[in-house]
Amino acid sequence: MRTYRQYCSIAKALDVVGDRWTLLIIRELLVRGPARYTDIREGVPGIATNLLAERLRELIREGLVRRRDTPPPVAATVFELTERGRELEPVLLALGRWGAPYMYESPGQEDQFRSRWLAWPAAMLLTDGEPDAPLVTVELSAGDEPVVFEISGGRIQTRPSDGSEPDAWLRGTPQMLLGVLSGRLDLATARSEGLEFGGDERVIRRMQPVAA
Amino acid sequence: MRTYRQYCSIAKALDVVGDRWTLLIIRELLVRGPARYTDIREGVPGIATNLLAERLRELIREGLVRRRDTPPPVAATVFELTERGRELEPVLLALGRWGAPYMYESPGQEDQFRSRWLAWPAAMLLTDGEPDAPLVTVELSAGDEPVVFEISGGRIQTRPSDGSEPDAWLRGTPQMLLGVLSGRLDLATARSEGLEFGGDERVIRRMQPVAA
DNA sequence: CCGCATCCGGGGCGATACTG
DNA sequence: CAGTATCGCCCCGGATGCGG
Repeated sequence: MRTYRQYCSIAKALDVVGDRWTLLIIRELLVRGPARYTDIREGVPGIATNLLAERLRELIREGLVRRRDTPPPVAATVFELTERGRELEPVLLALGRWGAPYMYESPGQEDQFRSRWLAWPAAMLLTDGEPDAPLVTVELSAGDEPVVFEISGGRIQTRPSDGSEPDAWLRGTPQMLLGVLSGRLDLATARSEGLEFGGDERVIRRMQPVAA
Repeated sequence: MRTYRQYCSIAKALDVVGDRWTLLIIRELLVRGPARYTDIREGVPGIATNLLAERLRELIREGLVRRRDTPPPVAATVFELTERGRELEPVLLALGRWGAPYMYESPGQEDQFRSRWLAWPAAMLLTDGEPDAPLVTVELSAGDEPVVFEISGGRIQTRPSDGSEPDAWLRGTPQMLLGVLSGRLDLATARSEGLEFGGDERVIRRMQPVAA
């Protein structure tokens, strides 16, 4: 990107991450952790492959991303955020919070969706209502690759599903899942509108909104 | 801007404010308040006039900016942020905080600078060390149009200079002012390195860093 | 397959000139 | 003062190729 040539920290930040697609690549590396090139592409649908390669090169040069070859027998190259890259988390959370109202409008006809996008910020806005209870898991899916909430010790974190049986699971349209996770829709209402869920319902209720 | 076509609040936010120059226009309207077209241009140096016009049109259409004709005898048209536009403040603060390290490197050869850019975030990171003392003002300038800090009641706010005599003033290079306001440089050291200041020195010391 | 590089058409951007 | 108009150019988008 052409620099803005302004001695202002906002302009300097945008000189580095203001390019098209750049912040979405950072988002993907934040929610996924270390990821292969192909997995980043899957998580940033719509990006042209040459742009992804070029952006990653710039991000590495700027010190926000590191390229690492995993040792045998796995033998794959992964990209991961450096500490400096992870420091963009507050920026992405602020952006996502500002953009949330647009999510309550129905999604565009051809909008892509990944459960990960929803689960990651949700996990940061929810809290474990029973911090002393044992660890439980809730699986979330909208037809794509499922994500798992791990709930324990007062905290909620997300990780990819490993295929094992969760203590509870939710499945429905993206808006339905958003409604439930944001607390704007209670389970009974959501079920009547098409949400499917199973397992221990109390486990789901253990996820509480943290604050306004 | 082409939409990203992703049902993700970060992508939706970038659909609206991800275009080149857009966030810098928002910054300018945030630090200045209602401003005329020409003043925005001065505050966003480097932008082409057709782009400024187009961005303002989009921002109005998206409901972030309002265009208003001031009543006679002033007779000018001003642009100002709507409530929705002002809600981007946390995003810009987060971005500016992340970009701050780039400011400690020396500015680019042709970097433009406005004292306003520095004073606005500084005011939010500083606090009034003597909340019960009467209102005092500190004028800040780096050769451009000065900005005034108003310090009273525990708070620090910025406003344009109205030409009246401040209780204290600071003048120096952008980096020098940054060093003093960020607390990385004390007044004596800064003076020996070229900072000029006058008036009541205790007034300047009344500005305290609020936290890490 | 994975991780790109190359090619090419279109449109957003940048700079300048011009105008009610 | 508050914008249009115009015109290159380069970035972006989409497709394809290709070595490891």
